[in-house]
Amino acid sequence: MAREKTVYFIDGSAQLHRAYFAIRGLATTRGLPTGAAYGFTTMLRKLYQDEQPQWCGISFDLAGPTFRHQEYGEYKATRRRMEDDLAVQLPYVRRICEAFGLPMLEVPGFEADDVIATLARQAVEAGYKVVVVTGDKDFLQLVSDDILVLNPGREGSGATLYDRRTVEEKFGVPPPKVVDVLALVGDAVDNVPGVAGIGEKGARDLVREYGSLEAVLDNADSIKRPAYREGLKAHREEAVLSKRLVTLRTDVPITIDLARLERGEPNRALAHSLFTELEFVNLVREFAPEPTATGTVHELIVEEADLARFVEQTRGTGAVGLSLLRSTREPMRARVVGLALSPEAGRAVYVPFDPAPLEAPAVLSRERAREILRPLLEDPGTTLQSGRAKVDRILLGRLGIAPAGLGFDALVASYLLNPGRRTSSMEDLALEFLGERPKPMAGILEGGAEGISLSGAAHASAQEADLARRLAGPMTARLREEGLLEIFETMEMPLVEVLADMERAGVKVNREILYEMSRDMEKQIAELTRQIHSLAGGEFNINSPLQLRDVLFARLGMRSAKKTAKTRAASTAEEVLEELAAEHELPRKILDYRAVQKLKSTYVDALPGLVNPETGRIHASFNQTVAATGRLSTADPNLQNIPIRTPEGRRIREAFVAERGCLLLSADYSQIELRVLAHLSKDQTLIDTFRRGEDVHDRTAREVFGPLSALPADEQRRVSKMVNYALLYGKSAFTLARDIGVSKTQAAEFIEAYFARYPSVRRFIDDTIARARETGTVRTLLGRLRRLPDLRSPNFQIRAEAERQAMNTPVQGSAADLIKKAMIDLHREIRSRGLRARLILQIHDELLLEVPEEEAEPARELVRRVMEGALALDVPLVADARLGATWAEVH
DNA sequence: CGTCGGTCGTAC
DNA sequence: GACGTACGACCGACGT
Repeated sequence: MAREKTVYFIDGSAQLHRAYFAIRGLATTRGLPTGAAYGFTTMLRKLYQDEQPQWCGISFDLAGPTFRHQEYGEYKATRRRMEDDLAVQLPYVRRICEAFGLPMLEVPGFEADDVIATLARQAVEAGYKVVVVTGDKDFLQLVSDDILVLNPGREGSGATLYDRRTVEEKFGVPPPKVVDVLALVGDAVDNVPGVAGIGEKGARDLVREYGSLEAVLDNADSIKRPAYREGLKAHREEAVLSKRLVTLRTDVPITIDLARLERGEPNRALAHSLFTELEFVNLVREFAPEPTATGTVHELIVEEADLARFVEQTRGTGAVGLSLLRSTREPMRARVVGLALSPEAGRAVYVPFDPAPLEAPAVLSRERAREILRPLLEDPGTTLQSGRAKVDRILLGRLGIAPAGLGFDALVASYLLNPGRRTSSMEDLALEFLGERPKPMAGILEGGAEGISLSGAAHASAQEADLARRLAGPMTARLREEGLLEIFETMEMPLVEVLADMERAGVKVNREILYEMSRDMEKQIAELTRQIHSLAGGEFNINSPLQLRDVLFARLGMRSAKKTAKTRAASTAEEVLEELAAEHELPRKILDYRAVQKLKSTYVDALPGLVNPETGRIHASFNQTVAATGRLSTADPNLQNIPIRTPEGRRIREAFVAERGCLLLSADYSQIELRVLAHLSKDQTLIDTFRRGEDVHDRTAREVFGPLSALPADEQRRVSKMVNYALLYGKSAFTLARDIGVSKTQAAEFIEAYFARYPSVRRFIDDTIARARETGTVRTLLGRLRRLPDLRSPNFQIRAEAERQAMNTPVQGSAADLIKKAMIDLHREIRSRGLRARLILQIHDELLLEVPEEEAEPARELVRRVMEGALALDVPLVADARLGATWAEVH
């Protein structure tokens, strides 16, 4: 088929409708629905790939009545006005066709079907074969030796190609008789009446027996089946009309222009910008420009005089792109291999500090380079534009330079614009904001530059400095458009410095304590393992949920009350084992084993390996661009989940200690999220509670249970506390019931009672979700934004999750804003007072500092004051601060 | 041998 | 099906 000269006609309207119904819920971050456009594009690409058409065209139904409406006023009357969601996508679909170089064939007053039928006839007359691409069965009437119909089929399943034989198989009649069958059956979608009581099978048999619709009608009296006979007599006119409606016209006033139908090359640039707008990420990648070297012109600087001249010329120009190349990933272990500076778009210099020995020209000494660069990098008037400002500050700091103007970090900017995004790289941003695809830098800038050639290093580093320089403009503009520039400039960028200093400071650990704990735990684990294997009647890997499942549920015949979320397998989670512990000794042992194993492997054994040999401290990485709500996270190690709830776990905190002559100072906000909730919801009762300094959980207990409740007071408080927090997370009665050990009905009653006493909280939650649904976004107190496109998902579960995120994010995110503000203020205060106290950790509502003993009391007062004064809310902020020798002591 | 998804568990 | 945000250990399937 493909070898002959074949023209492809695509029934655009049919394919678009199919795509619209096939892909629901897809939308851009701004809420523009894109499912139909996406599905349509996929279909088109697949068609191009599979069929490689030489000639092709597409036809869409135009708005406005056609001759069929004139013949029959009710034509397509049952069709709902085209769904808004689809209508807004039409202009994009037309642009997609344009980008693919696909000519559009349209004639006012005629449907796509007729235009295609007409052109198909003309193409055949001109000696071509024709393939009509459509899922619409009306077209099967055209099928002949020269015209085939291709139904592309869904994703995954194959396409169907109809020729005369397959049409006859499907309809029981040859193609020209298809209209007769369709006329009898009618078409509910287009509101073609047909003959009531006759279905596809009946219609087929009748047409086969009598030869045509007209013959069927003429012989109606002789038809045996009464329903058919009466139907045909009663609806004779409808049947005739139906045939006219379903018969495709081949006399539309249009003349085929085969030259115009010759397929052109897709316009990649057009396609790329269009797909970027529509956020079709994989297609953006596919249609990205070919990799370019970004055109960064770079020169190597190895002479003092050249570097001095460069610094002289660049100082005072206001901004410079910066990229540091380091030897290994961890900034506290890495050496600076070299650095690039970009004074203007498209140009950068690279200063090698440590080139591979063989290639080394005479290189500036590290000390000389540092002294020459210092006036530029420490100039408060020069904005340093970078892609990893925190790492830059750590590395430069270790080198003895205190960069002053770290004012733009492209990845931090990207995070603010889209905090839910998994990750983005400088390469991604170049594509998104500059429309370029830079040469992959293969991660060498994230460390591991060991063994990279001088020219490779220079290229990558220069390119990145140039990208940072050029991204600053468009990204800042986007931040401004989205109302995010202020939080970028006054919070996130200043915070970079604070985090860099915290990371550089690190925290001291007492390895001896950990080693001792490890030995103890080793013994416990050995003993538990022995007992478990004996109870199980054989050895197995206790760490494997798979093997454990087999032992518990197959070998020992227990029943799991829960299935795992993804695979629906029997769960061996704590909750399940806790229940099973009542009926068998083994589950309790497993729980004990897991508790010890978890502490040992995750903390006790892992922490010593993370101690930096040079500083003797642990320098966790603080990540500013991960958590979708605006919180920070820490990694290598994660210091935000060091155990505290069990006594065994708390012992681990004894290993976190202060430097000799210093104390640890821990300050934490009291009920920060509930205070934020009080402020955001303006609930008078809640505000009142905090203003009077009452215990919020006690108050809730009184309000919700009333004085007559039978439960003991402390139990009421416990339940109230859980209900308070449950609300923040959008917890259901189901999970609340499970957690506090009451019936689902009772849990629902608690929630009801809660809302009755705190009506503004309910209003706040409802309003937040309603507004989020409209805008597709939620914001925190300081305007941080989170996009939640899933709020429009047709999938209930996905939508419900997005709604919980919508109510939780303003609270969690505002609390994050508050403590970030406190950190920045505190850092500034400490510096301006010349104190030696330093921030070393942040755990969401807690700050940990290391302070010289003589500063202890003033530092404690300062921290408390700064944290409580971070922002003025409708309720007071309260922070408690404690001093001690270890982290366990201060908590 | 590395990658990645699944499960589980720790924190706020 | 049912609680928001993280990180990470371990297992086991899968691909090189």
